[in-house]
Amino acid sequence: MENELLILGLLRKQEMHGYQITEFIDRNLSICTDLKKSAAYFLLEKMTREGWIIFEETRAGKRPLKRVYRLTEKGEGEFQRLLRENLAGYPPSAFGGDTGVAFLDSLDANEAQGLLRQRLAAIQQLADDLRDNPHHHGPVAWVVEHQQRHLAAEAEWVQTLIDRLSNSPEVHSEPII
Amino acid sequence: MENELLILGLLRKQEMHGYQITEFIDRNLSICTDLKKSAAYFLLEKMTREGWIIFEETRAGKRPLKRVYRLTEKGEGEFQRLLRENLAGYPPSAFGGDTGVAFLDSLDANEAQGLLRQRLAAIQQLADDLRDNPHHHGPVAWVVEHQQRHLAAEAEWVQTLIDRLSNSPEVHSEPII
DNA sequence: GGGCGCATGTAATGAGTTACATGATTGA
DNA sequence: TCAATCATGTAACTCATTACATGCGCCC
Repeated sequence: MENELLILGLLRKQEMHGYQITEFIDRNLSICTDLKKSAAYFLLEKMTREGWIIFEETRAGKRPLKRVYRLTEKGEGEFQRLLRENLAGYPPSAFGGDTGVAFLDSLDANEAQGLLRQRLAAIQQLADDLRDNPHHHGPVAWVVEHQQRHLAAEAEWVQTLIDRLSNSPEVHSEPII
Repeated sequence: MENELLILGLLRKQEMHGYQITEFIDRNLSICTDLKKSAAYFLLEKMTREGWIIFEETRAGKRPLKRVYRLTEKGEGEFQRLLRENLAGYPPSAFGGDTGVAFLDSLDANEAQGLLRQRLAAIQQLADDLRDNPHHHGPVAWVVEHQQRHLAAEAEWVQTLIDRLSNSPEVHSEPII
């Protein structure tokens, strides 16, 4: 439901057409989501069917037809509901990268360290990208800050793992059952 | 691919049947994944088709037929490949909860604080659940530690947000374009 | 004239979820 | 005897992804 919330939230502040929404997300909100174009169009259609939004077709000059969307009253209600639901809850986050860590004992310590150093570099890269990003204002800046903190913590964590592999090269693997 | 990696990694240490795998994951690895039964069966079928694993049908007493799976050589190769790929990379993690935060300026500070306090409680709950969990050994313990650190950082972050809402009750919402 | 940006979509595919179906054994 | 556990699966559905299709305008 986060994607619905996102689109409703954007349309609520300003009516927009599909392309504009996806461009805006790509440019300014790629930190908190990676909504693809076709997914966005799909959701716009779905939410139109459900009566949360409506569109008006407009044509500027001879440019292609645009569908400019805005919230209905029902959509405003859904936004309010989804926003509260989102803020009050905490979707338990699983990290895909943990699966590999769970089997670290399958590799010798040296190779494991090399791989984790690559992971560390990938994290640093993301952190650097974030710093170069256009700066934001209001609550979106908080989201950026959240990501920054998270990436810093992840880097620290991976470094800890690397260090531990140095100190105890033998991670003995016991039978799991 | 994390789910494939997970199943390969488990089967590699010990041959198992489907039910056993899902039970094991439910009981011991619910921290790092939430693989559902039908998804697991689906993957076992797929991986069998691809020749990564094979099964032998056995029947203990008059209990229902069991399909006991183990890795093929190809499966071992895939495991090695997927493990290195997983460890070397860092899948950029988006937090669903950030979508709500991005629209915090739609609510008055008091209500927002109340909702975030509920989120905080949900995080604490997860942290408590984790502490009561069966204790793990080897690299899985590291994964648990990772989750613990993450949850602690998240709690701290949400508390920061709550504090900021106290100090500056007016988060002025500017036009986003 | 050619390539990029604007603007909308469809089709195929994949991955995962929920709910349902089946049937035997074990334990209270 | 009744419920829970063991054990496997199917079906329908949702959601998202990739790749493709279309066509005009604008700028160099």
